[in-house]
Amino acid sequence: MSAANPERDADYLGRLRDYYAENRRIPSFQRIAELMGFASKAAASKLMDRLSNAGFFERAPDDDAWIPGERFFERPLADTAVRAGAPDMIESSQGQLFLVDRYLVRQPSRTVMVPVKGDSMIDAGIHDGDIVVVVRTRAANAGDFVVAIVDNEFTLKELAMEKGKFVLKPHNLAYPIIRPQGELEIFGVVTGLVRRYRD
Amino acid sequence: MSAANPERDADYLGRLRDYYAENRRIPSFQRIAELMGFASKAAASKLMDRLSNAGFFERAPDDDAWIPGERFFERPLADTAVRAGAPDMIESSQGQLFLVDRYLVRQPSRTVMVPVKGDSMIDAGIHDGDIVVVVRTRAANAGDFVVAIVDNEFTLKELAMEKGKFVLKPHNLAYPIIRPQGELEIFGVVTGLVRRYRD
DNA sequence: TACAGTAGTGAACATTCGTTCAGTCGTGGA
DNA sequence: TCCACGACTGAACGAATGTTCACTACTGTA
Repeated sequence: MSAANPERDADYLGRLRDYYAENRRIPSFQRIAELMGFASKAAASKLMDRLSNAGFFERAPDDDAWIPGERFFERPLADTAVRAGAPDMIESSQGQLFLVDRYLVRQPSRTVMVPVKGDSMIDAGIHDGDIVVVVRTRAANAGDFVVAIVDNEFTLKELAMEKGKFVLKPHNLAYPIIRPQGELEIFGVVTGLVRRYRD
Repeated sequence: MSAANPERDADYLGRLRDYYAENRRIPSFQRIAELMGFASKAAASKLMDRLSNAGFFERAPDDDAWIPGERFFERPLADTAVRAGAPDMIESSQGQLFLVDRYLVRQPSRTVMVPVKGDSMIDAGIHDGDIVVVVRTRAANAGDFVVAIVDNEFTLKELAMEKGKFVLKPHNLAYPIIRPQGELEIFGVVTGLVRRYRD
């Protein structure tokens, strides 16, 4: 072959990502060789050296096994200005890269994913089956979407102010505004949303 | 030891989770034995049999390596003074980079994130500023949400069938149905959606 | 045209891996 | 008290693992 060839490695990286998505582990050198069509494990070893130098893989702190690096989970982010043309890129030549988890989760230790049930927020584009990203806090402001605890149940509503008191406002005309007597317990504030469409 | 001892296995599972959180991989039998204080690998093997029967681990589809099972990421959430009626929530444990990503992305090498502009799909709960997960493919079915290329621009619409021809249907009454003359170029199919609220 | 740098080859090596199996130990039920 | 069962031991085995090294093939540059 030849001098450094980013395209080829980008293709290899793609296959490793696909393998990882399916098997949730990084294959052995032997299997990498099979995947890529190498005839020797040494080639796989060198490939991993290159990819780890680029930040896609790391060594496990415990033993010397491979684990995914941060960039391993980056996805290409289409620039709307960009025309068709496959975004196969290893170095983000122009297309940006996007980390889903980093985008959604700022404080992992205080973040909880909560599945949405019901359609009381459907007019706000929050559907049954969606998963909302919730940061656990009691400090919420009017206008926030919050997960509150009402009658021992979790409820997702907009926190609103009515006559100086907090109320829970659904985004669906078929549902009534909840005016809690006594104290309103806030579980957390919605900071994101994830939806998966059927495959 | 004695007959089945759930407590002991719960403790073992805890250590395996800790190891996984740190190393992002399931240790070998040898290392499991060290972790748990076993003197033989066979004990580790049997432990994994028990835990996999309980749904905490699975075998990788490819080879016979262990991967985390469904219940592996499940959290007791007993520590947060939870009450009855708690929704089943997924707590993103420390630096769990790949939870959301794994949920949304099945074929990394063919997956692109595309920012949404405009409100032509607002009645389907897709807002301006959302980011959709798109799998690049030309094979789309009627009913899919697709990113198509119309007049050199990306457009997100529902692919629909009208009189035997494909059309692009917005989900907003203010927008017209797009009936492409000639060929309709599909960029990809929407398989997921990500939204972030103010921060 | 010659050279340097890079990707991949092919074989060797010690190490670690998972599996198997006979056997030990302790507890709960009969 | 006895016994069955499940957790764990300890050693053996072949298969798979990562590493090393000399080597070939190719490309871009001087």
